[in-house]
Amino acid sequence: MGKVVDQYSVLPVAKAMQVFVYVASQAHDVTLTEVVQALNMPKTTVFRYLQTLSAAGLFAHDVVLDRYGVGHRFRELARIDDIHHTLRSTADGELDDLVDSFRQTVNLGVLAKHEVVYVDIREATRTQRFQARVGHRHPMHSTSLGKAIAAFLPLETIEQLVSADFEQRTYRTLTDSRTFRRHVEETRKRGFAIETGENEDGVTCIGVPIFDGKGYPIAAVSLTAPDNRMRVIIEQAAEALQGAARRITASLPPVSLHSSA
Amino acid sequence: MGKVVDQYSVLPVAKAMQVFVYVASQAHDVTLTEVVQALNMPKTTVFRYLQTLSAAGLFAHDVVLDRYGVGHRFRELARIDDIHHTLRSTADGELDDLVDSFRQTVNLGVLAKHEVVYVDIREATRTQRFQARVGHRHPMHSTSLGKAIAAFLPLETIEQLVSADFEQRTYRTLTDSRTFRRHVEETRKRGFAIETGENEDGVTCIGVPIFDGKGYPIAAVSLTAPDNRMRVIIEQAAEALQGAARRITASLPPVSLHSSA
DNA sequence: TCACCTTGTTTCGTGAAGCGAAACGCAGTC
DNA sequence: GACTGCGTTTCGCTTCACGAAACAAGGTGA
Repeated sequence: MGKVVDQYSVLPVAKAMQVFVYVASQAHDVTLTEVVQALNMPKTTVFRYLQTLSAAGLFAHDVVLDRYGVGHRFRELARIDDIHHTLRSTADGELDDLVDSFRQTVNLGVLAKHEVVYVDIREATRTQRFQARVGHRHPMHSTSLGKAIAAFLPLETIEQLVSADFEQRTYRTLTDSRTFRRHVEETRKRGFAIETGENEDGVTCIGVPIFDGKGYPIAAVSLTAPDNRMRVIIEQAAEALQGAARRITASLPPVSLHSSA
Repeated sequence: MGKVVDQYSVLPVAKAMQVFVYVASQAHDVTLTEVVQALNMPKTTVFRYLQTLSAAGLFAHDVVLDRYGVGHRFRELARIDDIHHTLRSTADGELDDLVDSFRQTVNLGVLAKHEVVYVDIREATRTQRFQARVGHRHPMHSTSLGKAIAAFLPLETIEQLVSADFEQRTYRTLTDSRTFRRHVEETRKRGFAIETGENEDGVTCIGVPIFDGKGYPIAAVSLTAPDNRMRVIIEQAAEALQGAARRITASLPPVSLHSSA
């Protein structure tokens, strides 16, 4: 038994996690006393933890049988993490290959509430000081990642996007919703998104979407290069990105977080 | 926003769960300040929660990048729950059908550390007052559930079973390891286990194993009936149980918790 | 039917320990 | 080389988590 607390552990949380682990490990819904006996904790304490975890939605309290089990919130998190974890794992090798092939910066981003969040960034050279950091959010309309995803979103979601304000990041950033709609249309036909200096001057990105188990675009991979460099590699790069995106898509679990109506 | 605390909630736990949910929802590993800003909590507080959750193995702390993400313990629990949840969901309908067909008590049990834990129990009639309750543990050697599972366990695991003491529950309970081994052998050939008054006098059970995604016997369904009643239905009952077990097995996710060597 | 036992809920006073402001130190960055 | 941002540590206050014990309720058995 390793110690479950360290210098900074807050005890109520650490002990509640013991309860958490115990309950989630059981095949059946458990009673208060069962947990008390299994973990050798005071009844009142366990009672409060169970209540707290149930209130948080991580547990479900069957009031009829007075039994506690894993709740919807936990299952939801488990699904999300399964998708994200698989996404990152598979993408990891693919991104490596892309960097090896093209010696340019390669990104992985996910769709999060009408924005793109950078999840993985591989900078080919130290001198490339542009680019975001992991966890940063960029608008959909000014990145190839965002445009690649947007192109395959349901129409009504796209309409929500264009109704929002378009932040002007460079002088080339799309600020007109008509132009954005046209770009989206072209992207869908072309199969990959192009963004030329709209997010950062002198830099061109191409992006390809990744779909979840239900065909919903949840992420994208992109390759960023100086304008002049991009011109000569764009064909092969797009091809390579599409291959990577296809393989990543194929690896994802057959579930979705979006009600695919 | 529903309230996340109720009368009995312990605040540190409730707030730590907010951190938990936030971090697990992100596609990328997060930094301390990111959580602080997202949840609007004091830095020190979040820091301690992250440490606590990491110490519990639910989170993983990347000390190089100083980022926190979901940990192995969480993924393990998610897998376990996925299996158990699917097991119970699918079994639910199957157990209903079995009770409808035979008007006898039907059980679902899982293997847990060399014992059988009852997960679901359907008593056909109120007068049947024998039987265990959900969460109770019975020995492998005296129940049809246990024998059904044991019959398909790896040989070395079976040897561990027979080396333990065999509790004598009735005068017919197997106490001899040689007899147990023979029963196991017969069960494997027959395809279902029979237990006649070994766990409770006058009662006969038959059981059929359920396998996880890797072919490891993790659970079993059984039907319990008075000796004389069982004699006339055993053939059809075994057939029906095997059908149910097959369908439940097929529904389980393609993963296992047992290192399938 | 009544008494008993088990299990979950509520109360309550104590003091342990969770809290968070602020200071510190360490990297990266311009 | 100063600066900024971020994670860690300290520290004293006071909150609020704790758990014993009493209470309530449901089920069980005589």
